[in-house]
Amino acid sequence: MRDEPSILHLDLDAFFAAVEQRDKPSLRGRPVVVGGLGPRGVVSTASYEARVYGVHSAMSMGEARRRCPQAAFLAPRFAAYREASGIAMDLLRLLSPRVEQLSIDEAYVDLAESGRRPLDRDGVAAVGAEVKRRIHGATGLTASVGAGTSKLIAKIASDLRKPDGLVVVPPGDERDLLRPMQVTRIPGVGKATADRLAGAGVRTIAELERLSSGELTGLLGTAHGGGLYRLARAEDDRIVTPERESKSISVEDTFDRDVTDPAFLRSTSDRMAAKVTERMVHAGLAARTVTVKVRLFDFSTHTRSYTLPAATDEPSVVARIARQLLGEVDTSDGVRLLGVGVAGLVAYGAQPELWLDETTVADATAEETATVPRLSTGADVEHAEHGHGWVVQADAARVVVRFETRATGPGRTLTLRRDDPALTVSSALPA
DNA sequence: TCTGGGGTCCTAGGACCC
DNA sequence: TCTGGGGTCCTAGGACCC
Repeated sequence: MRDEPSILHLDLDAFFAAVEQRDKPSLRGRPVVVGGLGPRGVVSTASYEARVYGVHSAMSMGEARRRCPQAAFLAPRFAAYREASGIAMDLLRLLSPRVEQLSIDEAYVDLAESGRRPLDRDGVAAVGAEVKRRIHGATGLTASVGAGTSKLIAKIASDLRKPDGLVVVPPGDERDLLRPMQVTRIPGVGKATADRLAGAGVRTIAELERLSSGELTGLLGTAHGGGLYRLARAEDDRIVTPERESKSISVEDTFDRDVTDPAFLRSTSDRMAAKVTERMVHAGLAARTVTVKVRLFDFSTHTRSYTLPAATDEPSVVARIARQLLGEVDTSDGVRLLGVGVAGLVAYGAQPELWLDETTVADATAEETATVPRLSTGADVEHAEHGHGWVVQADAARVVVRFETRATGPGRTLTLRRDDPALTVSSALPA
């Protein structure tokens, strides 16, 4: 462990919702909920205004609507989020090449690896404040930053003063900071672990410290127990790892209603296999293991996997195996979710020739019919006369659009015919 | 209108090899 | 012809994160 608070953790605040409020001025200061709009959707991100009503991530959309009916409920626009995220991550990389991106809105930076900067508490605070300012300037978004002598402390610190926070934990203060906290503040301690610990009378990190290493591994297993024993004492020497190779690629879909039709399941499996293979090939990878995931009507989840003797990047091979694996699960009472994934990824090129003869599967591509432009709430649209807007509401015949952009301020709302020839779903981001 | 989608890591049992 | 231990690979399930 180091003696300077040179590990920084950054978290973009209420990320998806914040991007929506940035791009839709009429929603600024109002509750916004981004998530799946279908009958089985869940909340991805709630704006702080919506959190006041108890709306939070992973909550069902139905529950969110009950708690905060006046919120704007929007479908996610991943292209916009990826763009903002990329800008923020690039700014972090200017601080140090050692940036580990944890997700679209979170990253660690190891400042000790960069060209010498003052790394005392004030120096780190200045770096944090400056990068927050640059990110806000470039994306219009706020971030919360934490810094400390380890990943654990940096991450916990960034969580202390959200949103728009900046907390540097001075070396030596780590254990005093942790002790009063609930064990669930430690990343990796979720409900199952918390319940087990509660069974042993442990709720705070101070109480966790009192368990011996043996007691913890007995309770939680070697890896998790041993890891927690150390984290409870702020012992954390995990390094910031810039690029990590991906280990698996998968696609899954929860159906609006449970599916029993085996033919539909098979064709969905084919389509997913094609999609997964396409992403894999695009990344220059091939896979040895194919996995099918099936969630049944009763929410029980089953996986079946098969490992090839050599890696493949053939969509037909992946599709055939996926179909076969799907056939091993009893789907007759209804399927809620189907997924297809690949693992055992290797860089394409070095792998030996395929062993399996290539049987043609039912033509998956033929089923990719012309897609009807999706007009989900929140989607970007372009109108020849009125310019850029977003979908407030849509039905089969009409669509309500508010015309505004990040730069215009709140705009006016118009109701248009859905088949208005001047109306297109825009692919580009608003200027 | 209960419970998304894309990941990572761990465990436990069995097969198989030396 | 009774009983090995270690190591690796594979499979299924589960916890957890954002």
